[in-house]
Amino acid sequence: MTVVTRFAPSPTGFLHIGGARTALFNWLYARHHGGTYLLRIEDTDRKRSTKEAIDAIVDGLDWLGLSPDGKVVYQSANTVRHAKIAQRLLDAGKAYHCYCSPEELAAMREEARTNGKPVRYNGYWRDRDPAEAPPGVPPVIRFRAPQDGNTVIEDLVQGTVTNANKHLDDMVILRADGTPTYMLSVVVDDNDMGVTHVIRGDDHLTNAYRQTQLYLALSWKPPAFGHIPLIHGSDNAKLSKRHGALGVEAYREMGYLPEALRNYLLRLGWGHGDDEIISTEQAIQWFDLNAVIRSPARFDFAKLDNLNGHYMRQAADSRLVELILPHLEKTLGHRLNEAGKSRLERGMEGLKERAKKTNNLIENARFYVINRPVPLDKKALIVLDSKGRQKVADILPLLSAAKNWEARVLEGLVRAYAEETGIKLGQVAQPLRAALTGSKTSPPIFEVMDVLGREESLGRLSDVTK
RNA sequence: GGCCCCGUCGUCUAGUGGCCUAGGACUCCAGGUUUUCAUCCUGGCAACGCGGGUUCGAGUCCCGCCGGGGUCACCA
Repeated sequence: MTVVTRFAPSPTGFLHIGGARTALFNWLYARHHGGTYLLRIEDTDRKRSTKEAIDAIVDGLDWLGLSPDGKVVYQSANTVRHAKIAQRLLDAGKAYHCYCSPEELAAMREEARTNGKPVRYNGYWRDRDPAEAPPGVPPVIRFRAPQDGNTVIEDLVQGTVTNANKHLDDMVILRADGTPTYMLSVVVDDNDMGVTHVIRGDDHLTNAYRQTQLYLALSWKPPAFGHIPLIHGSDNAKLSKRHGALGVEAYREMGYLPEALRNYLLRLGWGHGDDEIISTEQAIQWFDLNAVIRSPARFDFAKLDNLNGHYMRQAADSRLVELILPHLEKTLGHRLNEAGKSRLERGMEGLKERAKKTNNLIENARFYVINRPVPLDKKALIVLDSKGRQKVADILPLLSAAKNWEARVLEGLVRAYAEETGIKLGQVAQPLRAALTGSKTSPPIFEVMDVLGREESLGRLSDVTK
């Protein structure tokens, strides 16, 4: 049997971090088994579905490298088929019309709640003669669920989970306006798409019972289920915006690399021994549902940052330049010429080691591409007091006389100077750094001079001696 | 409230009855390398929710309690 998985978000919001992980697990599972991974947009609720949300989901998936294998399926395109299936159930006596008004239903729930009874539809129309139907009330179609016995799910993550059928009520499968509800459409679509493995959030576990009943009523083979635990915030509550339930595009904007986010998400709720840094190839090879942790995990930015730092150091310099270029040009207010880009690329090795996110990179790279005179920040100003400026002035002629403008040569010159005058290297390096970069921290100062080039370096140094 | 699920360092996790004096990673702290910062290296703090069983032996199995979460729509 060929494995077919699917990621099925409802386009009512952006692709949030939990959804991204669900997509990842579906993708990984399909890849591991040499199967297919599909995307279905659950837009049966047209009122709440938006084009923007659909785009955000597709783009987010794309960015993460989790694009679907086939064409995107829109659930709303299948409503006729859904209604047909509902009719089939009705004809077979496995569903029935219910004429209860929303108000009646609300009252029913309210009463159950106040009496401390389970909140369920009471089956009022289940066995009632349709002839008693109130005139002019369009009915909904409810599924005639089995009332005895148990529904058992062999969940690939949760193990065997059982629920007594008496706990489940007769759900609405077709609304009064003829549109299908979620419960019906997922079953029909998953069946029609040949989905063999439904991997989704834990919050769907209770739905799985009802969906299984539906499959059985239709004489279809239910898929295998795998319900993965939800991601929680740092206070252990359901993930909300303030703990990182942001759209993946927000992570992108914050300066995270897709491979870092993927690695982080993979390790959140899944483990393979002591392995932490896991490549996509290895993940595909190792991933399976039985190693998914059954308890919810908390989202932790500190670990994501650490992982991101790792992948940044690993990333190609040219790619990083491409990534930060648009942002850099925006803060600069003008386009960068080739010389500027080349400086960035040559300086990137030293730059990327000092940044946790590409956002830090943008700030830290700025000094390489700004025009003289370099603005000095507060700390740089302190370093460049009269004494500091004097040091720069003292070294300036030495540097100007350098035969080759290379880091190693420059370092040799300055070290010799420090030794002769009996001062520590740091005491002269810091004023140079402040003058060259406008800041107290930067990549190694001789590397900076090398990248900046003779003319620019000398210019920046002489700027502070005036 | 009914039903379902979960419970190892602050966080992510390893652990499937003896290899556990509970391991790794992140964070934090202390050192070291270093021209700054960062990287890197060394070391340290830190956990089996509680109570009963079962067993020669329990983090690992069973029961109870406590705690946490999910779900109960003509939303998905």
